[in-house]
Formats: sequence, C-alpha cells, structure tokens
Amino acid sequence: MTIAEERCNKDGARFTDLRRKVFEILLMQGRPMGAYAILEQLRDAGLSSQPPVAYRALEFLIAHDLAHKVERLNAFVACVNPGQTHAPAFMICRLCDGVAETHAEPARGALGATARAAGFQIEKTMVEAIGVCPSCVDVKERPDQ
Amino acid sequence: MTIAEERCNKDGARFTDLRRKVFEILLMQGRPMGAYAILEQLRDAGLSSQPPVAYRALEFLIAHDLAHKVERLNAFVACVNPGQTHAPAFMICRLCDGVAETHAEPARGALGATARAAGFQIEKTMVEAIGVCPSCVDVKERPDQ
DNA sequence: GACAGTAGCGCAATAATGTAACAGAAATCG
DNA sequence: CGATTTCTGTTACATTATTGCGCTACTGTC
Repeated sequence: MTIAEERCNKDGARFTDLRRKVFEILLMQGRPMGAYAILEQLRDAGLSSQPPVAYRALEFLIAHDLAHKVERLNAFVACVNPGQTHAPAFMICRLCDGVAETHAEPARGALGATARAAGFQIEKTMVEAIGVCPSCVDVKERPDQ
Repeated sequence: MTIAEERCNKDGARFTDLRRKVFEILLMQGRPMGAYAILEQLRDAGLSSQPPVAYRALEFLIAHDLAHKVERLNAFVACVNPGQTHAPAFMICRLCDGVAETHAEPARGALGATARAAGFQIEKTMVEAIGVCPSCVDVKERPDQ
C-alpha cells in the first residue's frame, strides 16, 4: 500500500511523516474514523494531537484521493484504490457503521441531464447508500434515525 | 403549502404547532438552514430555543418526508414536494450554498447491482452534487474544500 | 369523567465535530 | 545564504448535536 502513495506523491505533493502516519492509521483501521479518533492514535504515537493537525492531514489526503470523507458519519476512510481520481460511492451499514466503497457516476444519467437543463455545473458528486451490510442482516434492529 | 402538510398529517402523525412552525421557517427561508439558525427564528417567535427542540422537530419532518438534511452542509431544507416518499438528490452550489432538489435513484443502476452482489440491502440513498449554480457562474472563485 | 399510557415539550448540561489565527520550523529555490 | 513558500504546533474558539430527566398534553379505555 505504501507503494501506491509514494507513486501518487510524484505529482509535486509532499507526503510527509505526519500525513503518512494519518494515512496508515486509516488503513490500519479499515473502517471510518472520526477525526478525534485519529487524534487519539496520533497522541499514542507521540505526535501532536490538536484538532487542526488531523484535519489538515485529512484535507491533504482527500485532495489527493487517498482518503474520503463519509458525510453521513462525519468520518473518514482510506480510499480502496488510492491515487486514481474517481467518483466514489459508499454503502453504509446503519447497524455497524461499516462502509464499503464502490464507484458511481450519477452525473452521467438523469442527474446530469437535470443539472445541464438547470445550468448547474457539477464538479463532484457524493453518493452514500444507507442500509444493512451482509454481516448484520440477522442482527437485532436499531432505531436508526 | 400548509394544505399538503395537513394531508400528510393523516398517517397518524401529529403535526403540532412547533413542528408546523419549524416547517414554516424552512419554507420561508427557501434555502438550507442550520439547526441553530432555526432556533434563532424560534426564539424570535417566542418559542423555546434549546437545541433539542429544533432537532426533534427536524427529525419528525424528515421522517415524514417534509424536509431533508443536506449532509454536506449540515443543514436542512424543506422538501419541494412534501409527503411523497422519494429519493431526493441535491445540487449544492459551493459559492452561495444554495441547493436545488431533484430526484435520483442510483440504487436502480450500477450501485444497486453492486449492492446486491455484495449482499448489502440498500434502504435509502443520498446523492449530493457539488458545483456552481447558474446565478454564480460568473462570480469570483472560492477555494472550495 | 377518571385513569393509565404514550407522545411531545422544556430545560440543563455536555459531547462531538470543526475553524481561525498566529508563531515557529523546515523544505525549496533563486 | 537569504527569500519564499509550505508545513507544523498551539491556543482558543465556533458550530453542530446528544443525553437525560421531569413535566405537560393528548389518546384511548372503562
């Protein structure tokens, strides 16, 4: 994995220790993490743990398509295939808050047509599906929203 | 508009003064509003203005498809055609934060297929497109995220 | 109408998430 | 090396959201 980031690094971006560390934390977790959970890990690693530290690193990772923000959870995940600019979509389990990343381009279909008709210039789309993941199908319900 | 809510009311839901007021505020504004902006309006109207008041009313409105949450903005909008259960999609202007609601069903296409293949049961989808609205096309840029 | 049960509201406190602003360190480039 | 930019550390604060509890008001049954 670290290999892929180095490669992405080559577009003039500085993949510093701090940013690498945050990326590693996200990879290690394999699940969405809140910014403050990341800060805890940074503290444990002896690094600075003030909020801006995490948010800046995350901003960088997101800008370089190494990570994504899951808006629904206010949380962050490592991207499954880093470096490639893409339109990610997420399937979010409302029972375990697990997330699976896939790909979707709603702007290509009806939404794109609507946007063009309205004169709206789409730059980026966010798709998040809420539901129940395979591991949770036979688990007790949770009230949800 | 108030007519439509009364009708939706008939599914056993109690459309109380408070909930009506919050809905009116959203309609009046015609734009996404933060919960605390709503609370200000409530205070001006002489009603209680503690956070839970707004969040509970919003939860109700959302549950009955009278309003939606725009996750990207952590804000709330009145639904354009209340009462009908649907899969809303939003086009969010990153310059003026204005929002246009439309309709999208990503679960019908590739995303649905992926979900089925993965055994993920989609219950609800969120689609939010970020871009520039017609009124802002010739306005100075803003750094965005 | 009396009663029990439930849903809604008021309120206090606090949790969780996210930013602004500024100073110092470190890389980059002439 | 010096100038410039980028990155980091830190303080302080802003914004968004929730928990818990007790009271009120409506609903339905007898």
